[in-house]
This record gives sequence, structure tokens and C-alpha cells, in this order.
Amino acid sequence: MSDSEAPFTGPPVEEADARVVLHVDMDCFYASCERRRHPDLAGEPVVVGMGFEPGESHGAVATASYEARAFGVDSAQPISQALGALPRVEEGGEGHYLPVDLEYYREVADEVKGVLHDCADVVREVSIDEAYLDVTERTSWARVDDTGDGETDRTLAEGYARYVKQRIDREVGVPASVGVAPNMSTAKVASDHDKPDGLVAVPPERVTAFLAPLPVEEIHGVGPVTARELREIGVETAGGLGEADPTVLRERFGERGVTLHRRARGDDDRAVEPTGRPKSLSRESAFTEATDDPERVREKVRALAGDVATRATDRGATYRTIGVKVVRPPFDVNTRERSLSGPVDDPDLVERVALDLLGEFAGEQVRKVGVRVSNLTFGAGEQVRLDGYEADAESEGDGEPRDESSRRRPRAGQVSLTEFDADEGG
DNA sequence: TCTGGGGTCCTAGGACCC
DNA sequence: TCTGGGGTCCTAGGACCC
Repeated sequence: MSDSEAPFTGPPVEEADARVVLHVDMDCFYASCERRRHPDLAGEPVVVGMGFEPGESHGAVATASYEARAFGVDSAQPISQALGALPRVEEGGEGHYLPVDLEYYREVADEVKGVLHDCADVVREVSIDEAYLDVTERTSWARVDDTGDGETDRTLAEGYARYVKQRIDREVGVPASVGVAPNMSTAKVASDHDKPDGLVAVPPERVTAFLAPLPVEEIHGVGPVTARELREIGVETAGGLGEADPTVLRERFGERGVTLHRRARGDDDRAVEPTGRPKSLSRESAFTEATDDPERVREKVRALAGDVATRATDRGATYRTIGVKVVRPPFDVNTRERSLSGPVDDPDLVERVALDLLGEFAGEQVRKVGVRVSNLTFGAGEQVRLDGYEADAESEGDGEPRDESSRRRPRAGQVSLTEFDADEGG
């Protein structure tokens, strides 16, 4: 806890050893993509809606630009409500409302990924607009005196983060916020800390002080429920969470409580690992209004089952478990699933099992249904291919190497097994 | 907010096995 | 038959994330 500056003996051991992890978070990504191809939207309030069509008012907000947020428009809000806060230009307002165009956003995201993979040895793509990079091999926490005045107030890591951020901006033309820290969870908080267009570096020795004053919900993994429960036991800030008794947290929140306690202290030893195979594939769809017409519900389930099966086939996945999800008003989520004796790729079976599981809810009010396949296995064909290329690929199939303990240095030849994006998008 | 769609991980109880 | 313990798999639900 004491903050005594070590005089000229070099950085403390932990600091010399510390990893450098970047979290790159694209700012209101869908809206930024729309601006990239419609430059006249720069500086304008832009709302991208899903389940939305031009001129209509159904659907929900997928992304709102910061200008739109200033009007009170927010993610996941019904479009009808957003229109109340921010009328559209067609009706004399200032809001530009556009439907989601995922295919285009994927193209832009692929360009961003290209830059990221060029900037780091290990990239974990979390979603279309977010990624972690381990750049320990490319930079360090060493300080530089960039003004020549004898002050060393900046780290090489921060400079590297700026370089990544600027390359995305220059080469792709969309803004990003970047956090740099010695681990993933702190980098995540850092990238969120100064959005949009933020750059926040948290060197190892500042991690604790950086996190301590933040409200608990800024810790990744603390949602509304956990935040409320933490407040009930008098924990309001990350600092408070970090000082809470881990035993008490375990009793109340299970293992998650201990994980959150550690994250709040800036203690997170997860290695940045390339994105793995999906564990499940699902499709769901809501009715405009809840229905109790069994045939309508069955019809939708049939369509979803077909979609899911097609996606599984496209990705070379077989599945051993088939499930449905039924949401009854007001918001009662039910799931049913059934496991088969072995993995299959069988669209008819997905439909049959889904309809069978749905039977339990026949005649009930339903507002939304979904179909899911899980217990996925990926094709033997691909393994054969991998074996052909990578003589020493010791971890084929889905067994992930679990020994990250202290050896985090990536082996150079081994890090690029992730060409699994066989999407139609590219 | 009367709640869109696609995911991940964790928990807890029961079945079943040794 | 009752009591003891350990392990795995399956299912349902919940919290959380983007």
C-alpha cells in the first residue's frame, strides 16, 4: 500500500514482468460505419435501428451516435420512444434513422481486424466491434521523456496504443476508444473510461488507484442485479469491492463474487487467447404482439429451426443438443432442451425436436420463440486440414489448452489458427 | 423501456455410476 | 437396508455482455 518511489533501481519486478494488454472498443460502431459511407452524417445525430424500416417506427435502437444520445436516445430503446426524444429529419426533426446493415458493418469490421492482427501477436475478437490485444512483445511499460524536459510522464505502451488507434482511424476511417493496462479486465474498464475517441493508459503501479473510485458497475461482470446486491451490503465502489471480505462475497455470489473481487483490485491473470469456436448457435424472433395461435408459433419455430440448421451446416458444425426458448408475457423466459445420443447435422430433426419441445406450451400466450443447437462438434474434415498444415497442433477439436498459469509468452508459429470466419460477409 | 437478437458462463438438483 | 462419498451428465434458469 505504501507508495514509496524506488530510487533509480529500475522498475519494480512486477512492472518489468507486466503484460501489456489493449482493449479496443469501436465507438457507436454501426453509426460510425454509416457515417463512413455517408460523410454528410458527420456530427449529426444518427440512430441505427434493428427490426426497423425507413419511415416506420417499430424496432429497437441498435446503436445511437453520441449526438443522438445527447437527446436521450439509448441502446435497446424502442424506436417509437427514440422518435419521441429525437424526431426524424423527414418530420422536421434532427434525427437520421437508418436500418441495420450487418453485411456492410462486417466488411468494415474485417478491415479493423486486419489492422489489429497487424498490430498484435494475439488478438481476441469479442464481438463485431471489440477486441483484446496482447502486445507485450511489441512494447513495454518503460517510460519515455517525450517533451525533453526531464519528466517521464508517458509510457511506451501508451504510445503504442495511440499508434493502433490512429491506424484504425487512418486506414479504416472509424473511431475507436482504446484502453491499455497490464490485464484484460483493467484494459476493458480503461477503454470505457473516456469514450468516445478515448485513450486511457493504466500502468501497473496505477491500477489500484485508477479502479478504486469507480462505481462498482464499471467492473466488467457487474450488472444491475449484482450492483444492487452489492449496495445492500454497503459496497459502492470498486475500491469497496476490492476491500470486501472474499469469503462473504463467495457466500453471497458464489465463485463469481471472488472473481469480481479480484477484478476490482486489478487482479486478472487470464491470458489473451484467440477467439475459439462457438459453443452454441441460436435464432430467435419476437411476435409483434403476443399470440396464442399454436399454428403461428409452430410456423415461426419451423423457420427458426431451418435457419439454425443451415448455419450449423455452413459452419461445419454438428450438434448433440437441440433446444427451444419460449417467452411468455410479461417476460417469462422458459427453455427446454434435449440431448441426442450422438452429434448430428440433420435439419429435419432440429425441426421435429423443436416442435416437440414446444408442445408443452401449446395454446399459451407467446411473445417470442427461439431455437438453439449446442454441444457442438466441428468437422473432422477441418481437423484433417489442420493436421496437414500444422504438424505440431496439439490442441485440435475443442479441447482448449488450460495451462495459462505463468507461461504467457506466445510461441511465434502457433498463433494463427483462427481462420474460422467462413461467413458470407467478406 | 413494457424488453431485439446472439452469445457466454455459472448454479443447482436429479439421475446414474462406482 | 441404510449410510457415506466422489464423479459425470443432463436440464432449467439466471446474470451478464455486446
